[in-house]
Amino acid sequence: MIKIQNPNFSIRQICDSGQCFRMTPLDKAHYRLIAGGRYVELIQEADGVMLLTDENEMDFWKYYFDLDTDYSWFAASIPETDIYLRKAADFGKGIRILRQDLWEMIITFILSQRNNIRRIRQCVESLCLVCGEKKQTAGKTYHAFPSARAILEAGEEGLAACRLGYRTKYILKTARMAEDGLVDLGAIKGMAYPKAKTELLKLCGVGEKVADCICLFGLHCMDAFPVDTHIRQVLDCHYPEGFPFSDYSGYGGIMQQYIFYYDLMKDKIDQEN
DNA sequence: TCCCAGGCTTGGT
DNA sequence: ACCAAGCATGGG
Repeated sequence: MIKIQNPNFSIRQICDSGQCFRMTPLDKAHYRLIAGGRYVELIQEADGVMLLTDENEMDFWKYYFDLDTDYSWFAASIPETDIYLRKAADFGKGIRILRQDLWEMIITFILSQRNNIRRIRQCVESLCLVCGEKKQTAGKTYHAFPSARAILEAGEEGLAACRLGYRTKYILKTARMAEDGLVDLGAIKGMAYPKAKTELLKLCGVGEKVADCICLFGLHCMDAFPVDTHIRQVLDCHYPEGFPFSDYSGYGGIMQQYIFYYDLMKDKIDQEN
Protein backbone atom coordinates (compact mmCIF):
# COMPACT_ATOMS: atom_id res chain seq x y z
CA MET A 1 0.00 0.00 0.00
CA ILE A 2 1.50 3.25 -1.12
CA LYS A 3 -0.11 6.62 -0.81
CA ILE A 4 0.44 9.31 -3.43
CA GLN A 5 -0.38 12.79 -2.24
CA ASN A 6 -1.12 15.03 -5.19
CA PRO A 7 -3.89 17.56 -5.74
CA ASN A 8 -3.79 16.87 -9.48
CA PHE A 9 -4.48 13.15 -9.29
CA SER A 10 -8.09 11.99 -9.34
CA ILE A 11 -8.78 8.37 -10.14
CA ARG A 12 -12.44 9.11 -10.68
CA GLN A 13 -11.72 11.83 -13.20
CA ILE A 14 -9.10 9.78 -15.02
CA CYS A 15 -11.53 6.84 -15.12
CA ASP A 16 -14.21 9.02 -16.71
CA SER A 17 -11.89 10.92 -19.04
CA GLY A 18 -12.17 8.43 -21.90
CA GLN A 19 -8.46 7.70 -22.24
CA CYS A 20 -8.47 4.30 -20.52
CA PHE A 21 -11.15 1.63 -20.68
CA ARG A 22 -10.02 -1.02 -18.22
CA MET A 23 -10.30 1.10 -15.11
CA THR A 24 -13.56 0.30 -13.35
CA PRO A 25 -15.12 1.28 -10.06
CA LEU A 26 -15.56 -1.59 -7.61
CA ASP A 27 -17.08 0.64 -4.99
CA LYS A 28 -17.56 4.33 -4.38
CA ALA A 29 -13.89 5.36 -4.12
CA HIS A 30 -12.39 1.95 -4.90
CA TYR A 31 -11.16 1.17 -8.43
CA ARG A 32 -9.59 -1.70 -10.32
CA LEU A 33 -7.17 -1.18 -13.14
CA ILE A 34 -5.62 -3.64 -15.57
CA ALA A 35 -2.85 -2.19 -17.69
CA GLY A 36 0.39 -3.34 -19.24
CA GLY A 37 -0.35 -6.90 -18.14
CA ARG A 38 -0.64 -5.82 -14.49
CA TYR A 39 -3.45 -5.53 -11.97
CA VAL A 40 -3.83 -2.87 -9.33
CA GLU A 41 -6.57 -1.55 -7.07
CA LEU A 42 -6.75 2.11 -6.16
CA ILE A 43 -8.56 4.09 -3.51
CA GLN A 44 -9.38 7.74 -3.93
CA GLU A 45 -8.80 9.72 -0.76
CA ALA A 46 -9.31 13.39 0.00
CA ASP A 47 -5.71 14.41 -0.49
CA GLY A 48 -4.45 11.75 -2.87
CA VAL A 49 -4.62 8.19 -4.09
CA MET A 50 -3.79 4.95 -2.33
CA LEU A 51 -2.29 2.21 -4.52
CA LEU A 52 -2.87 -1.31 -3.24
CA THR A 53 0.35 -2.79 -4.48
CA ASP A 54 3.82 -3.49 -3.22
CA GLU A 55 7.00 -1.51 -3.51
CA ASN A 56 8.53 -3.29 -6.51
CA GLU A 57 5.51 -2.43 -8.70
CA MET A 58 5.62 1.24 -7.86
CA ASP A 59 8.10 2.32 -10.52
CA PHE A 60 5.74 0.98 -13.15
CA TRP A 61 2.67 2.78 -11.79
CA LYS A 62 4.52 6.03 -11.11
CA TYR A 63 5.53 6.04 -14.73
CA TYR A 64 2.06 4.95 -15.87
CA PHE A 65 0.38 7.82 -14.04
CA ASP A 66 3.06 10.27 -15.17
CA LEU A 67 3.66 11.27 -11.57
CA ASP A 68 6.89 13.13 -12.25
CA THR A 69 5.01 15.82 -14.18
CA ASP A 70 3.48 18.84 -12.45
CA TYR A 71 -0.04 19.11 -13.86
CA SER A 72 -0.91 22.32 -12.01
CA TRP A 73 1.39 24.13 -14.42
CA PHE A 74 -0.81 23.37 -17.45
CA ALA A 75 -3.92 25.05 -16.08
CA ALA A 76 -1.87 27.95 -14.78
CA SER A 77 -0.67 28.67 -18.31
CA ILE A 78 -4.18 29.38 -19.59
CA PRO A 79 -4.81 33.11 -20.07
CA GLU A 80 -7.48 34.62 -17.84
CA THR A 81 -9.32 35.82 -20.91
CA ASP A 82 -10.15 32.24 -21.90
CA ILE A 83 -12.98 31.73 -19.43
CA TYR A 84 -14.17 28.47 -20.95
CA LEU A 85 -10.80 26.70 -20.91
CA ARG A 86 -10.00 28.01 -17.43
CA LYS A 87 -13.25 26.52 -16.19
CA ALA A 88 -12.71 23.22 -18.00
CA ALA A 89 -9.15 22.87 -16.67
CA ASP A 90 -10.25 23.61 -13.13
CA PHE A 91 -13.15 21.18 -13.41
CA GLY A 92 -10.83 18.39 -14.56
CA LYS A 93 -7.72 19.30 -12.58
CA GLY A 94 -7.30 15.69 -11.43
CA ILE A 95 -6.84 14.39 -14.97
CA ARG A 96 -3.42 13.20 -16.06
CA ILE A 97 -2.25 11.84 -19.42
CA LEU A 98 -1.47 8.20 -18.73
CA ARG A 99 1.51 6.43 -20.27
CA GLN A 100 -0.34 3.45 -21.67
CA ASP A 101 0.87 0.57 -23.79
CA LEU A 102 1.17 1.40 -27.49
CA TRP A 103 -0.31 -1.82 -28.86
CA GLU A 104 -3.19 -1.68 -26.40
CA MET A 105 -3.96 1.88 -27.47
CA ILE A 106 -3.84 0.99 -31.17
CA ILE A 107 -6.46 -1.75 -30.85
CA THR A 108 -8.52 0.04 -28.22
CA PHE A 109 -8.92 3.21 -30.27
CA ILE A 110 -9.68 1.29 -33.44
CA LEU A 111 -12.52 -0.22 -31.42
CA SER A 112 -13.55 3.24 -30.22
CA GLN A 113 -14.61 4.51 -33.63
CA ARG A 114 -18.30 5.21 -34.04
CA ASN A 115 -18.89 3.62 -30.68
CA ASN A 116 -19.87 4.90 -27.26
CA ILE A 117 -17.66 4.75 -24.20
CA ARG A 118 -19.79 2.20 -22.41
CA ARG A 119 -19.61 -0.19 -25.31
CA ILE A 120 -15.93 0.48 -25.94
CA ARG A 121 -15.33 -0.87 -22.45
CA GLN A 122 -17.44 -3.93 -23.25
CA CYS A 123 -15.58 -4.56 -26.51
CA VAL A 124 -12.14 -4.26 -24.90
CA GLU A 125 -13.10 -6.43 -21.95
CA SER A 126 -14.62 -9.03 -24.22
CA LEU A 127 -11.53 -9.06 -26.43
CA CYS A 128 -9.31 -9.61 -23.39
CA LEU A 129 -11.55 -12.36 -22.11
CA VAL A 130 -11.50 -14.21 -25.43
CA CYS A 131 -7.78 -14.03 -26.23
CA GLY A 132 -5.90 -12.23 -23.48
CA GLU A 133 -3.53 -14.18 -21.27
CA LYS A 134 -5.12 -15.26 -18.01
CA LYS A 135 -3.09 -14.07 -15.04
CA GLN A 136 -3.41 -13.82 -11.33
CA THR A 137 -2.01 -11.79 -8.51
CA ALA A 138 -2.83 -11.84 -4.81
CA GLY A 139 -5.78 -14.13 -5.39
CA LYS A 140 -7.29 -11.98 -8.14
CA THR A 141 -7.55 -13.42 -11.63
CA TYR A 142 -7.68 -11.20 -14.68
CA HIS A 143 -6.99 -11.21 -18.40
CA ALA A 144 -4.16 -9.18 -19.87
CA PHE A 145 -4.60 -7.31 -23.14
CA PRO A 146 -4.00 -9.74 -26.04
CA SER A 147 -0.94 -9.65 -28.25
CA ALA A 148 -1.18 -9.35 -32.03
CA ARG A 149 -0.48 -13.05 -32.31
CA ALA A 150 -3.22 -13.96 -29.86
CA ILE A 151 -5.71 -11.85 -31.79
CA LEU A 152 -4.68 -13.54 -35.05
CA GLU A 153 -5.00 -16.98 -33.48
CA ALA A 154 -8.52 -16.21 -32.35
CA GLY A 155 -9.36 -15.21 -35.92
CA GLU A 156 -12.68 -14.04 -37.26
CA GLU A 157 -14.47 -17.00 -35.68
CA GLY A 158 -13.03 -16.50 -32.22
CA LEU A 159 -13.56 -12.76 -32.29
CA ALA A 160 -17.20 -13.10 -33.34
CA ALA A 161 -18.10 -13.62 -29.68
CA CYS A 162 -16.72 -10.16 -28.89
CA ARG A 163 -19.41 -8.47 -31.01
CA LEU A 164 -16.99 -5.88 -32.35
CA GLY A 165 -19.01 -5.41 -35.52
CA TYR A 166 -17.23 -4.24 -38.64
CA ARG A 167 -14.18 -3.35 -36.52
CA THR A 168 -13.24 -7.03 -36.29
CA LYS A 169 -11.64 -7.01 -39.73
CA TYR A 170 -9.78 -3.79 -38.92
CA ILE A 171 -8.05 -5.23 -35.86
CA LEU A 172 -7.30 -8.47 -37.69
CA LYS A 173 -5.64 -6.57 -40.55
CA THR A 174 -3.76 -4.36 -38.10
CA ALA A 175 -2.63 -7.36 -36.05
CA ARG A 176 -1.41 -8.97 -39.27
CA MET A 177 0.60 -5.90 -40.21
CA ALA A 178 2.16 -5.70 -36.75
CA GLU A 179 2.96 -9.40 -36.70
CA ASP A 180 4.52 -9.24 -40.17
CA GLY A 181 6.57 -6.21 -39.21
CA LEU A 182 4.96 -3.96 -41.82
CA VAL A 183 4.79 -1.44 -39.01
CA ASP A 184 7.51 -1.50 -36.38
CA LEU A 185 6.00 -0.57 -33.03
CA GLY A 186 9.39 -0.46 -31.38
CA ALA A 187 10.59 2.05 -33.93
CA ILE A 188 7.44 4.16 -33.59
CA LYS A 189 8.13 4.54 -29.86
CA GLY A 190 11.30 6.40 -30.75
CA MET A 191 9.69 8.75 -33.26
CA ALA A 192 8.58 12.33 -32.80
CA TYR A 193 4.85 13.06 -33.05
CA PRO A 194 4.44 13.87 -36.77
CA LYS A 195 6.44 10.87 -37.96
CA ALA A 196 4.81 8.49 -35.47
CA LYS A 197 1.39 9.64 -36.64
CA THR A 198 2.30 9.07 -40.30
CA GLU A 199 3.38 5.53 -39.46
CA LEU A 200 0.21 4.81 -37.47
CA LEU A 201 -1.96 6.04 -40.37
CA LYS A 202 -0.73 3.06 -42.38
CA LEU A 203 -2.69 0.72 -40.10
CA CYS A 204 -6.13 -0.44 -41.11
CA GLY A 205 -8.87 1.31 -39.15
CA VAL A 206 -6.56 4.13 -38.08
CA GLY A 207 -7.46 7.58 -39.39
CA GLU A 208 -6.62 11.11 -38.23
CA LYS A 209 -8.53 11.06 -34.96
CA VAL A 210 -7.59 7.53 -33.87
CA ALA A 211 -3.93 8.16 -34.75
CA ASP A 212 -3.94 11.25 -32.53
CA CYS A 213 -5.47 9.32 -29.65
CA ILE A 214 -2.79 6.64 -30.01
CA CYS A 215 -0.09 9.32 -30.10
CA LEU A 216 -1.42 11.07 -27.02
CA PHE A 217 -2.28 8.07 -24.85
CA GLY A 218 0.13 5.43 -26.17
CA LEU A 219 3.19 7.51 -27.00
CA HIS A 220 2.70 10.45 -24.63
CA CYS A 221 2.96 12.92 -27.47
CA MET A 222 1.54 15.80 -25.46
CA ASP A 223 1.12 17.92 -28.58
CA ALA A 224 -1.35 15.50 -30.18
CA PHE A 225 -4.88 16.99 -30.15
CA PRO A 226 -7.52 14.44 -31.20
CA VAL A 227 -10.55 16.10 -32.78
CA ASP A 228 -13.72 14.02 -32.59
CA THR A 229 -17.36 15.00 -32.94
CA HIS A 230 -17.53 16.36 -29.36
CA ILE A 231 -14.36 18.41 -29.61
CA ARG A 232 -15.44 19.67 -33.03
CA GLN A 233 -18.70 20.96 -31.60
CA VAL A 234 -17.00 22.66 -28.66
CA LEU A 235 -14.38 24.30 -30.84
CA ASP A 236 -17.00 25.54 -33.29
CA CYS A 237 -19.05 26.95 -30.43
CA HIS A 238 -16.40 28.44 -28.15
CA TYR A 239 -13.58 29.12 -30.62
CA PRO A 240 -15.20 30.29 -33.86
CA GLU A 241 -11.96 32.07 -34.76
CA GLY A 242 -10.01 28.87 -34.19
CA PHE A 243 -8.45 27.28 -31.11
CA PRO A 244 -5.19 29.00 -30.04
CA PHE A 245 -2.97 25.95 -30.50
CA SER A 246 0.18 28.06 -30.52
CA ASP A 247 -0.48 29.15 -26.91
CA TYR A 248 -0.07 25.54 -25.80
CA SER A 249 2.75 24.40 -28.01
CA GLY A 250 3.97 20.99 -26.93
CA TYR A 251 1.07 20.25 -24.56
CA GLY A 252 -2.20 20.84 -26.43
CA GLY A 253 -3.22 17.27 -25.63
CA ILE A 254 -3.94 17.99 -21.98
CA MET A 255 -6.12 20.92 -22.98
CA GLN A 256 -8.02 18.58 -25.28
CA GLN A 257 -8.61 16.26 -22.32
CA TYR A 258 -9.87 19.09 -20.11
CA ILE A 259 -12.31 20.11 -22.85
CA PHE A 260 -13.43 16.56 -23.59
CA TYR A 261 -14.03 15.69 -19.95
CA TYR A 262 -15.81 18.95 -19.18
CA ASP A 263 -18.11 18.51 -22.16
CA LEU A 264 -18.77 14.85 -21.35
CA MET A 265 -19.64 15.53 -17.72
CA LYS A 266 -21.96 18.38 -18.64
CA ASP A 267 -24.00 15.89 -20.66
CA LYS A 268 -24.12 13.52 -17.70
CA ILE A 269 -25.29 16.24 -15.34
CA ASP A 270 -27.95 17.27 -17.87
CA GLN A 271 -29.25 13.70 -17.97
CA GLU A 272 -29.55 13.54 -14.20
CA ASN A 273 -31.50 16.80 -14.01
C1' DT B 1 -38.82 2.52 -36.00
C1' DC B 2 -35.28 5.77 -36.18
C1' DC B 3 -31.12 7.81 -34.37
C1' DC B 4 -26.76 8.02 -32.39
C1' DA B 5 -22.11 6.48 -30.60
C1' DG B 6 -14.43 9.71 -29.26
C1' DG B 7 -14.63 7.45 -37.71
C1' DC B 8 -12.77 4.88 -41.29
C1' DT B 9 -12.64 2.48 -45.82
C1' DT B 10 -14.11 2.26 -50.20
C1' DG B 11 -15.52 3.67 -54.59
C1' DG B 12 -17.31 7.43 -57.18
C1' DT B 13 -16.24 12.20 -59.33
C1' DA C 1 -8.14 16.16 -53.68
C1' DC C 2 -12.86 15.82 -52.29
C1' DC C 3 -17.39 13.45 -51.24
C1' DA C 4 -21.02 10.14 -50.07
C1' DA C 5 -22.28 5.56 -48.81
C1' DG C 6 -21.77 1.79 -46.13
C1' DC C 7 -20.33 -0.22 -42.19
C1' DA C 8 -22.09 -4.08 -37.07
C1' DT C 9 -23.87 -3.53 -32.76
C1' DG C 10 -26.47 -1.94 -28.74
C1' DG C 11 -29.11 1.51 -26.23
C1' DG C 12 -32.40 5.34 -25.89
